[in-house]
Amino acid sequence: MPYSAEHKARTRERIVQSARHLFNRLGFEQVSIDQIMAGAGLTRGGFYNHFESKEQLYAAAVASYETCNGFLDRVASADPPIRDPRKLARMMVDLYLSDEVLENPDLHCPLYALPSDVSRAGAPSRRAYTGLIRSMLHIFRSALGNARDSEQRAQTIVSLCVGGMVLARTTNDPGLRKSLRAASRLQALALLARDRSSAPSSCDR
Amino acid sequence: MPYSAEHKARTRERIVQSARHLFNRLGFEQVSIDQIMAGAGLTRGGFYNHFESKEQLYAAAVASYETCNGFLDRVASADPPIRDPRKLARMMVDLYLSDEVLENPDLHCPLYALPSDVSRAGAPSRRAYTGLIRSMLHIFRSALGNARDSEQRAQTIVSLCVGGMVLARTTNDPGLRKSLRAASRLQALALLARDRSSAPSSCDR
DNA sequence: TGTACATCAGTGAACGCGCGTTCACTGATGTAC
DNA sequence: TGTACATCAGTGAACGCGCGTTCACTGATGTAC
Repeated sequence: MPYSAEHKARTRERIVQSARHLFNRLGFEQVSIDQIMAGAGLTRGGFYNHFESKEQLYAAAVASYETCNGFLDRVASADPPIRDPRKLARMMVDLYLSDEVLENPDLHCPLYALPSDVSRAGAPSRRAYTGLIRSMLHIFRSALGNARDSEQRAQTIVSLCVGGMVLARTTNDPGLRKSLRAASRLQALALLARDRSSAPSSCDR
Repeated sequence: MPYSAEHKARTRERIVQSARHLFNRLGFEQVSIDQIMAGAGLTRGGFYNHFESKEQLYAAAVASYETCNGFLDRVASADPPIRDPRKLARMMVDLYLSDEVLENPDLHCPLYALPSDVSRAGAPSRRAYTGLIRSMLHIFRSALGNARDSEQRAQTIVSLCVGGMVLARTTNDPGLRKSLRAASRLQALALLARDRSSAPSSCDR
């Protein structure tokens, strides 16, 4: 049995990482298998030793964000470690809507980088994307405790984060690129800060 | 001068409409010029009598939503006509996040239908997309009067509308498809309903 | 009014390129003896 | 320990298809006389 199983697994992982970066930046159609393999230091032909099709790799690339150096790892690995879930959620919002993340979609979250691609893709890709939504919801729900409406607030925050980034990334007006994210950020932080037990309707009339 | 200028203009308009429907549903790459021309009742070859390239048509298709039977026309053409800009804005939110719009992206707004496509497209397409953002902002700003923070609130509402739809369209979980939009809708309506003169921070602490 | 003509919107075949996928191969590695 | 071997990860040429674009053409229409 030449080449260890780990060798193959590591190669596969390199391909997935290369794919995620390229897909996030350029989209499914615009990236060729050649480019992906080159990004992993390999050549075209070997691809089908690891994946059945480009579409299958796409789903794997979207899913890979859960376990790679995403926000969670990054925020969670702060020193000293952050234990308070509300503080963690606030940092998450700040980071998600930051300039750095906007400018480097390849390194970051597929949720804002390729929604319209995925919406036309097959079931596995959409399932992977849904998994990412759930992870993000989970972070905010934890921060909101078990208030009656914490699920609803978490969903609102996710919509704000993704909506703000998607719009900022698409427009070419520098002012809007900034202010759309700033507005989303303020509202998201407000939703996190509001007293845990109060329903939003109590304030919103 | 055979064929009137209006004849050519009408044909061009048919091509743009066909393109917008197909692009919204399937994305830039997935739609061929053949399909677009067939959708307009024409054949491939004539395309270049009207447009210089597929990319140029794309920008025209995105821009066309401003002047076609979009939300504005639809809401504004209610009988009796709606004069109150706040009521109009509320209807806009309801309509934007509705099931009907989610299920028929070809008929509706490019903002939620093809953000990641446009974010990788050329300047004309991004300019057209930015124009749509501005129209939508305008509707909400009008509803919010000249409160100090009405621009910021309008931007938050647009993020919520687009974010909620983008996520709903991409996930394949029926529960999330409903609840993400419901949550966005509630928050957007809350932002519209809040007293015009009160800053959000007064409530959000 | 009727007819010949010029224009150009629209047709459909053809070109050329890129890319996903296949395939015969090569050569690095672990194993059996 | 050393050597022959089997395996299979990785290579790169080739295939085939689809699509954006071009081009020579056709024929419907408005105009000049």
